[in-house]
Amino acid sequence: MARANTERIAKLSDVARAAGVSQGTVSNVFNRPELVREEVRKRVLDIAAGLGYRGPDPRGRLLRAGKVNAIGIATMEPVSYFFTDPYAQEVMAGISEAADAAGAGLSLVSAANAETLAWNIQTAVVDGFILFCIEGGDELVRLTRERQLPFVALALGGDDRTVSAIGIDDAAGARLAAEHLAGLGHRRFAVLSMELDDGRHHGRVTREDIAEALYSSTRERVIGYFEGLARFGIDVDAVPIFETLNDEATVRTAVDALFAAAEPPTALLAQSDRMAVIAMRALQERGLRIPQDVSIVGFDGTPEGAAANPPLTTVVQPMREIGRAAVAAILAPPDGARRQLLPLEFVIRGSTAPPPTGASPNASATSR
Amino acid sequence: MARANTERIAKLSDVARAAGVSQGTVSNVFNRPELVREEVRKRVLDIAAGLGYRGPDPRGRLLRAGKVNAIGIATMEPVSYFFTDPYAQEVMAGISEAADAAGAGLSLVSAANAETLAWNIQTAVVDGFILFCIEGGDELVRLTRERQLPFVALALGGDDRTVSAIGIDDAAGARLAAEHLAGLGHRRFAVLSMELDDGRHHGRVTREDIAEALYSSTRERVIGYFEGLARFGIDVDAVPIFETLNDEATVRTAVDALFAAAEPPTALLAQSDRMAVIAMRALQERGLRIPQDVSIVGFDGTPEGAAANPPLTTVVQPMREIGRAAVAAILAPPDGARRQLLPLEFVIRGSTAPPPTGASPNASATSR
DNA sequence: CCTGTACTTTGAACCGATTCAATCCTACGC
DNA sequence: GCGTAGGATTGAATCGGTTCAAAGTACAGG
Repeated sequence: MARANTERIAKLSDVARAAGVSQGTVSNVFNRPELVREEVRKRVLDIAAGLGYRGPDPRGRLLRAGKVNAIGIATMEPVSYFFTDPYAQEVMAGISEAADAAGAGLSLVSAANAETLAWNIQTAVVDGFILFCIEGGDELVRLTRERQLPFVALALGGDDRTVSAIGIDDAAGARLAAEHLAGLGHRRFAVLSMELDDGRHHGRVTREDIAEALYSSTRERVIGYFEGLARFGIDVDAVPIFETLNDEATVRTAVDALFAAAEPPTALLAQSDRMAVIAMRALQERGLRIPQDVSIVGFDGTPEGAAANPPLTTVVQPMREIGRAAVAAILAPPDGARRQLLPLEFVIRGSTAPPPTGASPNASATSR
Repeated sequence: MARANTERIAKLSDVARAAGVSQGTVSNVFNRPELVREEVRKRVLDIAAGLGYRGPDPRGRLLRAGKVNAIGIATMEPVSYFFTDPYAQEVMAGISEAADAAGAGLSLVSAANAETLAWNIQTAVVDGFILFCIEGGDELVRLTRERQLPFVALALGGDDRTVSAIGIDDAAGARLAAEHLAGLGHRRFAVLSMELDDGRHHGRVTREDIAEALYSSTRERVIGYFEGLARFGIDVDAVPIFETLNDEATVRTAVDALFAAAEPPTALLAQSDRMAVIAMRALQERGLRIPQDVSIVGFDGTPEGAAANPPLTTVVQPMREIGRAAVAAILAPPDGARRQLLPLEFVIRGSTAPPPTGASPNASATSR
């Protein structure tokens, strides 16, 4: 009656002793029952039940067995990033489908600060890692490398041939977006960029800042935009670039600054759909019509963008595919490091149109 | 040179031997360096590096330490459910915030079939479980109980006082929705319900089907709707109920059936925001205006609903709160089982208005 | 020169299972 | 009655660490 909380949960050896058989037999009863004689099996099971033993503790098994059957997903963003960012959601959906099919579990690894993250990566019980290198990719790779488990990086920039990575050709996608807009006749552009690095910059940034940007997706996309624009003879040095944090506040600030100017842009190049959607709302609140007054193209191809009003023209990444490929890379790691570039697609929807006529009084009137 | 793949990774005892110290000391070097003399620590670290040893393997540590520092999140839906369903996303965001703050990791546990799920729950390396009992809640609870770890159920119906659960008062919320609509003057209603049980039903269902529904949220919400409507003297037996799978196809089918009738409803009671949003789109495609022609109220309070056009009037659940409370329940399990009912809120936005005038030629004209 | 104090290290016992070679039975063929 | 094939059990080693009481060490104080 005196429920002493000293009563530990029974373990395999307790059952063995109580049943008068060896540990090995009890282990077999639970894992390979066909090896144990019917009668013994039943007795062991009964005794186990009586002792409140529900089967082998996974911790013990793990130690012996090696394979954990779980994939760690790591990032330097807070964990909630996986559930709130549309890009992450889609990639995760792809990852979970593949993991499900392979019968593997998923472990989310993240942390408020770098120190905790290091610890979490070090101690995660997984067979491999998928890294979301949205931010601080190199650091993340360094940390994970220590762990000596297979891993693959998503959206990792740079050209480190020693790490496996899956991604897209950011510059090529961006070029498509810029050419589409310039082809429509736009001449006054602005770029809404993602973060350049760990929050050193803010608001308007220069082309040099971009060239030195730590985060390569950001850098590559701007480079792509400018390549595309340059082909149409547009003076890219005059194109303002605003760094945002991909959130409501900073995007609005950027839009406000941009449209307070004497000659606001007629076309916006947004580095993510999320940004584009926020910008569209901000613009509409200012009484501007999209696409009649301002055109905007996003990047990513999230459902959010497709459902926006108007539906967003955007560069769509094969997000689900990326997720699936990542899982495959962990479950059957290739021999050496391998970089995969998945194809992307440019989807024209309702957020882009030719610029308003007579909207460029002093446009440099480059032919066409 | 001959890279024999026999070369196992060095372990703690190898390092100890090579460094000529005890295992305990090496362990301390990595876990409580302040206890080890500078000089020794350095030497051990050097040797470890030489051997390619990166620190203690979590599997070994686990066994000894007990605490895993991870929470399992389980459901009978496919894993991708966590990343694609707006309700789950919000709750998960709450869970991750709380887990992050507590430095705990998250492990997603799910599976295609029940058997695999059982195994996954049995072998997940976690300190406790949070159960999403969207579907098959009782089965999930049964499976988890075996594991003898703290767990808390979300959205669990029934009144099993032996399991900890966190939820809302479904019936009360539904009543609010019904009363709002009836108060506005609507007299012709229809209910879009979630699944009653494991896909036995489909399309239109009867009130008796509901009374026997396995999934209690579904049942409770209908009961709440009817209570609310009854207070306004509305004949609830004449209100059609359509079961949907909370997806595009089944919701559209239901809407089609409903609005093909001679006297289509002027007000829709949807059991989830997702459904409501899909229904709104379907209705708008039919040329019906919301809320002028048809009013609709959702359930949940997801961002999706708030961002819809028009913004959805809905019963909002404190989803983030639910997530946080669940984590708290696992990290500091209460002594006995405990049921928590969190408060909900009714938010009136743009999807509801009085019914179109003259729209109810043969309405039963109940006063008011 | 002896003691007491404060650090460092060591040893050995666990943690909870899995594994597999070796042993033990049984029944069967001859 | 005997050798033996084969299935059922057992024992003991292992997996990779953590922990903590006890043993060492060094040094200041008496």
